[in-house]
Amino acid sequence: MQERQTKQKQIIYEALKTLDHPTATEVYSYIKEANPTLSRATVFRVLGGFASTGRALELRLAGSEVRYDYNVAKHCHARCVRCGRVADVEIAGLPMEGIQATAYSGFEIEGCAVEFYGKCQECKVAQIN
Amino acid sequence: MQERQTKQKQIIYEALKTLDHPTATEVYSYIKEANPTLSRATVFRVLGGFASTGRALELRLAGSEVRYDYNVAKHCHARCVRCGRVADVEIAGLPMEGIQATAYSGFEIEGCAVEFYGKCQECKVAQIN
DNA sequence: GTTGATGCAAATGGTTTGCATAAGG
DNA sequence: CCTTATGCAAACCATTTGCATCAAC
Repeated sequence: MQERQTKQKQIIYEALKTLDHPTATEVYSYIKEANPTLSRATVFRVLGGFASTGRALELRLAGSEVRYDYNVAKHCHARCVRCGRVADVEIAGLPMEGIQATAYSGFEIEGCAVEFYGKCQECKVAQIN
Repeated sequence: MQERQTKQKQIIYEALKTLDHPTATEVYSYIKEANPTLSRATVFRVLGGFASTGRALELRLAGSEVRYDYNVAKHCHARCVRCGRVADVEIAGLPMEGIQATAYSGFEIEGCAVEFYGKCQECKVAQIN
């Protein structure tokens, strides 16, 4: 049950770093031009594997598809309600631990995810309403 | 384009209040026993409608399915990493506005969602690891 | 009566899986 | 060699959609 290094994993990880919070399908599209035989199923399997081994983050924000983030450090995301793109968010002094400590729900809280939503710069400009 | 009151909407809203952060499929299963002709498509359409008119909240936390919450007041959720159930979370003094104000991303932030994750009481007891 | 809502079934689309083959260690 | 990973295609399953019919108002 040991993990093996494969060419495909390297290619997929490179794509993950190059693209901006991509979906599995976006990774696949990006890759398949230069690697026509690399299969869609492999992209899903490898990205899922990255997520479960902690090599990538799996983002399930609003919107239908799962996105992946090679940056596994604790940080927040903003999602554009118009175009769906996801961006990292700089937070000055978000009291993450304080928040967690005060949460009560009968749950043994392990962590939390914060998602902002709004319009990204392009969509702000592109649309009046 | 005016909204009409229908028997189905009432039934679905009752189910939404009765069930705990249910998925559309859970609502459908719950309902179809007493209302065999109410269709699955209607459940999806009506719940989506509730969400877009602000009568319900659409929760897209980790996990594959969309969940709905009749409680539209601003609050947070905790998701059990083992069984997937979702619970409301009491937060003492979460500085939502402060957090939003300090977020920088080029986005025009409209709001934020906080999702906690961990093990629910039952799963804490049921499992050692 | 008008027209938005529903039921049904078929289509969608992201994601997963079974299985034979390929290739890492 | 032994096993895990891949490729391919088919399967899955939540969700959506087209269309004829039904029922609010």
